[in-house]
Amino acid sequence: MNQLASRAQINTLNNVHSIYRDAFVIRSHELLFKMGDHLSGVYRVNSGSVKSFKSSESGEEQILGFYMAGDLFGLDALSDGISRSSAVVLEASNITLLPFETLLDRESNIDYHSFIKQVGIGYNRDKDHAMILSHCTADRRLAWFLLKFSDDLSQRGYSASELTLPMTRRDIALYLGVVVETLSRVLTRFCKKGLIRLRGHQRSIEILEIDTLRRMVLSCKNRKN
Amino acid sequence: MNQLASRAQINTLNNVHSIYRDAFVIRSHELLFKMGDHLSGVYRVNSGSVKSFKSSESGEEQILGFYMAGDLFGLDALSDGISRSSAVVLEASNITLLPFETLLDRESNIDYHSFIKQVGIGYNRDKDHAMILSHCTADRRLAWFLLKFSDDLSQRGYSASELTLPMTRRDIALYLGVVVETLSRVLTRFCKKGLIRLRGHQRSIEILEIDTLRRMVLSCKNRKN
DNA sequence: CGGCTTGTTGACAGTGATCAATTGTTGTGG
DNA sequence: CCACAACAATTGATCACTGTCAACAAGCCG
Repeated sequence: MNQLASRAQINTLNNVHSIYRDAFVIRSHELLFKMGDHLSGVYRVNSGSVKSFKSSESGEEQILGFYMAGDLFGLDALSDGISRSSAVVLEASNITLLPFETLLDRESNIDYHSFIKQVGIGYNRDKDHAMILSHCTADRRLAWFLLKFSDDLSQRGYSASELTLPMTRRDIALYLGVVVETLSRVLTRFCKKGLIRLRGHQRSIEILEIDTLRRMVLSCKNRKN
Repeated sequence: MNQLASRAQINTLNNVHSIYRDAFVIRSHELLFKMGDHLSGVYRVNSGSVKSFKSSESGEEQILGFYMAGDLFGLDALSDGISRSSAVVLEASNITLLPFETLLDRESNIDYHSFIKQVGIGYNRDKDHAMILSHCTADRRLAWFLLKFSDDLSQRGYSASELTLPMTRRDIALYLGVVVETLSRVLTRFCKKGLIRLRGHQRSIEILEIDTLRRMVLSCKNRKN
C-alpha cells in the first residue's frame, strides 16, 4: 500500500471534523485503516472507542480488541509498518497518531517510559484475552468481559456498574469467540439470575452482582452457579 | 518481590552452566521467573526454547506462548516491571537479559528499531494465537500450530517438515485451548488421513501434506476434509 | 523390575454452533 | 411524521464437537 495511507486517507475523507496537530475527530463507523495498510505510526484513543479486527478471505470477522481513552492501537504494525488488522471507530472519537519517526528518534522529546509502558499494558490485556478464549465457557467469557469493561470505565472515572456498550452484540460475540445467539442466551441467563439488568432495551447494562461475576471468572470448573 | 529477582535467582541457582555478560545457559525444565516476580528486563532466547504460562489459583495452567531463538519474552513486565506470567525453559537454552535501563536509556547504544520491531513481531504472534483460540475447531488449531512451528523452524534454517517438538502434548493442548485427549485424537486423525507421520513414537512429527494443513487453517467452515 | 509420567483410546454427556423464525431498533425517503 | 427496509437482538429445536471420566499402553528413571 501507499506510504502514509491512513494519514492521507483521513485528511481527504469527509469524516474529519477538526484537525489540529495529529489529533483527529472521527465519526462513528468510519474505517481508520485496514489489513495490509502501511501505517505511519501508532494510534492513541483520546476519547471515544475503537475496535480492531481481522477478516479472513472466507469472510469471517474476528474482533481482536476494543480500545478506549488512553489506549494505544495499531501496534500490529510495529514490526514492519504494515498492519495485520483493520480498525474502525465505534462512536465519534478523537484519535492521535504517534509517528514512528518520533517514537524512534532519540532527539525527540517523547517519553519512552510511558510509551513502552503503554505497549506493555496493551500486551497484558491481549494475554488476558487469549486466556479467556482458550478454554472457558460462554458464561465465564461474558463475565470476564463485563468485569473488564467495568474496570476500564471505573479507571476512567465512570460508574463501574452502569455500562453503556459502544459495540454491537455481534462485536462482543466475535471478540469472545462465541456466536451472537450464544451471547444473547447467556445475557438473558444472567438477567434471570439477577446478575445484570438490561436497561432501556438497548446497549446499556447494569451490573447488579459484581462479586458473583468475579467468582465466575476465578472459579475453577464450577460450571453451575 | 525483590528487585532483580530473576537475575539474582539465576546467579545463585545451580542450573547455570556458563555466564558471560547477560547470557545464561539454563538447564531443561528450570523456572526462569514466575507470576508476580519483578523482572529487571526483557529476555531473549539465543538458543533452545521457553514456554510462558499462567496458573490460576484453582490450579489450571494456561500456556501463553512458546519462544525460540531470536524471540523476546517477559514483555508482560513492560508496563510496571512485574510479570503476569511464569517462564520455564523446555530444553537446555541460552538466554539473554536485556535490562530495562538499557532499553530506556537514550545514551545506550541499543538498537531501538530492532527492539521495537521484535516487540511488534511478538505482538502479532499473540494476535494470531488469539484468533485461533477464539472460534476454531480442534483440527484447525492443531493445523495452525503445526504450520506455525514449521515456519518458525524453516525461518531458522531447519527443515520445515521434520518437527521435533520440545514441549509435551499437555503443553500443546493447553496452548491451543483443548484438553490432551482431544489433541491426541486429532493427531491420530491427522495420521490416518496421511497429513502427518508420528516418528519414532516420540515427539518428532513429519509433515506430509503441508498444503492440506494450510487449507484447513484458511478454509471457512469446512469442518470435514 | 516397579513406580511414575506421558500418551492413547473408548463411552458418554454437555456446551455451544447451526438453522430457522420472530421481534425490536435504526435510518432513510416519501 | 410515518412507512418501509435493513439491521440488531432474541428465542427455540436440533446436532456435532469436545470435555469428562475411566482404563490402558508406552516411555522414563529410580
